[in-house]
Amino acid sequence: MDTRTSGAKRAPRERSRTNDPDRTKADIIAVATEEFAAYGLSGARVDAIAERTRTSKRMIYYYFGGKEGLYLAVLEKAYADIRDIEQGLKLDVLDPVEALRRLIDQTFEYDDSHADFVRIVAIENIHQAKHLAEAPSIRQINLRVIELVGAILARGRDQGLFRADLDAVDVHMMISAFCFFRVANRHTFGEIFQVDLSEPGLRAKHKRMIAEAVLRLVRQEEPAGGAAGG
Amino acid sequence: MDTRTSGAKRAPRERSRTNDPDRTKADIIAVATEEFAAYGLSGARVDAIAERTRTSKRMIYYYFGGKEGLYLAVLEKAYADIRDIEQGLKLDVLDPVEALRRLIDQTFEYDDSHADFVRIVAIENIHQAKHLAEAPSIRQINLRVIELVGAILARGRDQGLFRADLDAVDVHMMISAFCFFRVANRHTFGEIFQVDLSEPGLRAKHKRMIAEAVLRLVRQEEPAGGAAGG
Amino acid sequence: MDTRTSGAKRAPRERSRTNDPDRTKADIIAVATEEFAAYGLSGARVDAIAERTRTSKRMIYYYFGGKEGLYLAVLEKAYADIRDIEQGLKLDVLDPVEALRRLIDQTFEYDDSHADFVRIVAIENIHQAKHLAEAPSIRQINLRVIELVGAILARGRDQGLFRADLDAVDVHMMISAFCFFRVANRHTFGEIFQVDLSEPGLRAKHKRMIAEAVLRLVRQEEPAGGAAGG
Amino acid sequence: MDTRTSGAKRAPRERSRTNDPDRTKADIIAVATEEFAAYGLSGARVDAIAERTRTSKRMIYYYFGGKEGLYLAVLEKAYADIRDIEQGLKLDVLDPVEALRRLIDQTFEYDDSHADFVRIVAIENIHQAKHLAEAPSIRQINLRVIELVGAILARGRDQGLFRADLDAVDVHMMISAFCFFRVANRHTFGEIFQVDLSEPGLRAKHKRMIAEAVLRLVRQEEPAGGAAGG
DNA sequence: TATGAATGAGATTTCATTCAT
DNA sequence: TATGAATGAAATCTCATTCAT
Repeated sequence: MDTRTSGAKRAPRERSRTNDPDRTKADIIAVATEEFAAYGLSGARVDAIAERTRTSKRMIYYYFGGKEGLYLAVLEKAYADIRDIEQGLKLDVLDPVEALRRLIDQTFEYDDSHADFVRIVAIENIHQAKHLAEAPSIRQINLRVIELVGAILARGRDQGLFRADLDAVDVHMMISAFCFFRVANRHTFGEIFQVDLSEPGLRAKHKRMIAEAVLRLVRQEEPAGGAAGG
Repeated sequence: MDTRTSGAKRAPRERSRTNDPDRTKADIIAVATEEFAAYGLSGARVDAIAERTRTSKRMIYYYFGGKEGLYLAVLEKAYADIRDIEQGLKLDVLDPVEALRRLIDQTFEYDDSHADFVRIVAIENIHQAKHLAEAPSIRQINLRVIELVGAILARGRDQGLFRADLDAVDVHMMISAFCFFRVANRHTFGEIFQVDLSEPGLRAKHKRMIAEAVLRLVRQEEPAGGAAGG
Repeated sequence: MDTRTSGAKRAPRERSRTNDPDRTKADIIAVATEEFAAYGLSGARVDAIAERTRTSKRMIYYYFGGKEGLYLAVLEKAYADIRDIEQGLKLDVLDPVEALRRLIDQTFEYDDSHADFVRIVAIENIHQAKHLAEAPSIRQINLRVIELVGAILARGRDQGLFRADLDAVDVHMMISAFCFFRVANRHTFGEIFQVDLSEPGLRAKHKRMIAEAVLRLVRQEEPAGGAAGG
Repeated sequence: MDTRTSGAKRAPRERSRTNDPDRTKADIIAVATEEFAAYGLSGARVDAIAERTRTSKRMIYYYFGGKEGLYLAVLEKAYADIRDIEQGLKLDVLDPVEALRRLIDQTFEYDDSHADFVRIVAIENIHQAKHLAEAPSIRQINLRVIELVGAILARGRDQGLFRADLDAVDVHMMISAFCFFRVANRHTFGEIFQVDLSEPGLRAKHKRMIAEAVLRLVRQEEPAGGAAGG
C-alpha cells in the first residue's frame, strides 16, 4: 500500500466476538446510559464507555455513528422503558381517586428507582431538548401518560369529585414536578438543607405528601371553602 | 459533533483596560454564567467565555484559577443573588395564609425570570453538588428560606389553620419542585406535550395552581374530609 | 477540576518559541505545500506536516483551523507567488512576437521550476476546484495573465501579424496546457514512453517547440495557406 | 472536514448472488473507477466502493487483495480501454496530413468523453506513476500510439511535407498536452477565467485549434518564413 | 463463492492551561 | 494588571482490513 496509508496489523483478539448485533448494541447502550447520566453529554467520554463494554470503541461508531448518535439511542431507550411500566396499571377499573393515587405512586416509584432516567432528562433539558426534537418516536411514547391522566380526570369530573378547570397536562406536570425534583435536585437540596431525601422515612413521607397534595388540589371544593380566596 | 450550534452568537465586546478588578471579575462572572447555563460545566468553553469578556483569557486564570474556580464563583453568585429578593418581603406582618402565598409567588417569579439560575442548579446536580459541598457560604445563604417557611408554618399552626405533620423543608421542597421543574424541564416537557410553558396564560394558571396546591396541602383538614381516604 | 476533565500537565518546552506569528504561519505553509504536493489533500498527514515544522501540530489548528484551512492557505500562497514573477516582464516594450515568446518562455520556466505549484493545481482539479471557488482572491491574481496575453494579441493584430479569431483565453490555455502537462504528467508519460522529460536536452527542445507552436498558430496565415484545409 | 460532499449519492444496488466472477470483478472495477476518479487514491473509500457494488466488501479483498490492488486494476482497465479505440482508425490509407488530423481529433474526443480516464491518469501522476511502473502491460499497450504517430510523420517527411526535427514522442506530447489539459484542468481553469470549457461552441473551437496548431508545427516551413525568427 | 460483524491502528481535532513580554 | 502566542494531553472519529459463518 501507499507508504502513507495506515494498514491494520493483525493481533490476536481478546474480546469475545458475539456476532450478535442486538446484544452488542444493547450492551453499549446500557453502559452509555450510566456514563451519560453520570457526566452529561459533554462530560461523558467515549473511551470510558468503550472500556466498560464487551466490545471496542470502534463499535460505538459502527453502530451509532458517534457520540451524539449514541446519546440519542440512550435517550430513546430511556423514554421507551417507561412505557412498559405504564402498561398493566389497570387504572380504569379503579375509582378516580384511587386511580390517580396509583398513578402518582407509580410515577414516584419510577423516578425514585430510575435516577439515571431522571438525570438523562435533566441533561437533555440542558441541551434544550434539541435531540428529543429530532426523535419524534419519543413523543408518542409519552403522550400515553396524558391520556391516562385525562381519562381519570374526566371520570372524576363526571362523578362530581374533581374540578373542571385543570387539565391533564397541568396535573401531570404537578405530579412530575415533585417526583422528578426529589431525585434530580437531591444533591443540592440535600447539601443545602442537610437532609437525605433518599432516607426511607422521608421518602415515605414525601410519597404520601405528593399524593395528598394532588388529590386535594383536584378535588371539587365544597361551596363554603375559602383556601383559594385572598 | 457540535453541541453548540444553538445559542446566540454575540459579537465580542471591545476590550478596554479598565484597571477595575471588581468590575473585571463581575464582567467575567456574568459572561460565564450565561455560558455555563447554556452548555453545562463540561460543555462550556473557556475560550468562548474569554472571547465575550471585556478582558483576556489570562484574567480568568488570574482571578479564578481556572475553569472550575470560575464555575464555583458563578455558582456562589447565582445563589447569593436570591438573598436580595428575600429582603423586604415583610412576611411577618401578613397572616400565615397570605404570607405563604406571597412566598410561593415570589419563588415562582424568581425561577421564572432567572432561568440561568435554574439551569446552573440543574447542572450542579448533574455534578452531584460536589462544588456546593465545598462552598459552605452558599449553605448559610439558603437556610434563611427555611426559617421563613418555618415561621409561617408555626404561626399558622398556632392559629389552628395549618396541620402539624409537615415541616418547613417538606413545604419548601413542594414549592421549589413545581417552580423549578416548570423552568428546568421546560424544553423536554414542551417538546413532548407540545405546550409552551412560558406562554402568559399558562404561566398565570400554573402560578395560581401551585399556590392553591400548597395552601390546600398545609391547611388543617376539616374532620369530615374524605378525599385523602382510600 | 472535574475528575473527567483533561488537564494539561506542563513539561519543559523543547521547541523554540518565536512569538512571530507571520513566521510561524509561513513556516507551516511552506512545509504543508510540500506535503500536499507530494500526497494530495487526503493523502497528506497533519502529523507529518507538524513534525517537519518549527512548531507543533496544535499551531496548525490555531492558525488555520484545520487540515482543509491549511490546504486553502497553501493554495492561495501557491497562486499568489506567480503574480510576483509576472511583474517586471516589461512585455509592452517588446514587439508582439517577442512579447509572446517571452511570456511563453516565462510560463515554461515557471512550471518547470515550480513542480509543487503544478501538483497543487492538479490536486485542486481532483477536488473540482471547490476550494478555489471559495477563495475569490485567487481569481483576481490570475486574471492578470489574461490581460497580458490580450494586450499582446491586440497589438499583433493591429500590426497585421496575428489572426483575429483566437482570443486571450484560447492562447493562454494553449501555452498553459503544454507547459503544465510536461510537468504534471511527467511520471506517467516518462514511464510509458521511457523518456525523462526533465533531461536538459529534451527540456530545451520542448521549450523551443511550444514557442514555435504558439507563434505559428497565432500568426496571420498567408492568403494561399492551406494547412487548415482538409 | 468533508471532502466528499460533492459527488452523486447513488442508491446502493440490490445485491444478488451472481456466481459470475468476471461480471463481479467488472462491476467492482466500474464502481471503483468512478470513486477513484472522484476522490483520488487516498480519498476514495473502500466502504463507499463496496456499498455501490452488487457484492460485498469482502469480494474486493477476495479478488483484488485490497484497495491498492483494486486501484491497479482500475488503472490497467483505464489504459486498456484506449486500445479498442485505436483499432479501425485506418490511418495508413489517409495522406499524412489527414491521418494526423484524424489522430488528433480522435485523442480530443477520447479525452473529452472519458473524463474518468483523464482523472485517473492525473491521480497516478500525483503518486508519481509508481503503480504504473509495476504494471508493464500498460506500457506496451500505449506504445502503439507512438508507432502510429511515427509512421505518419515518416510518411509526411518522405513527401517533403513535414519537418524532420520533431519525433513521434514530441508530437504525441503536444497533442496529449492540449487534449488532456482541457479536461483535467477544466475546474481550476473554468473557475479562474469563468469559462465553461465543455460548452459546445468553445469545445469545437478548441478542437479545431489544437489540430491547426499541431499541423502548422509539423509542416515544413517555406524557406522565406520568418515568424519563428527572433 | 459469499457476507455482515467486528477491529487495531492511526488519523483529525479539541481543550484547559501557561509562557514571554 | 494585562495580553496574544503557544502547547501537551487527550478527546473524537476514520479507515483498510479480517473473522466467523
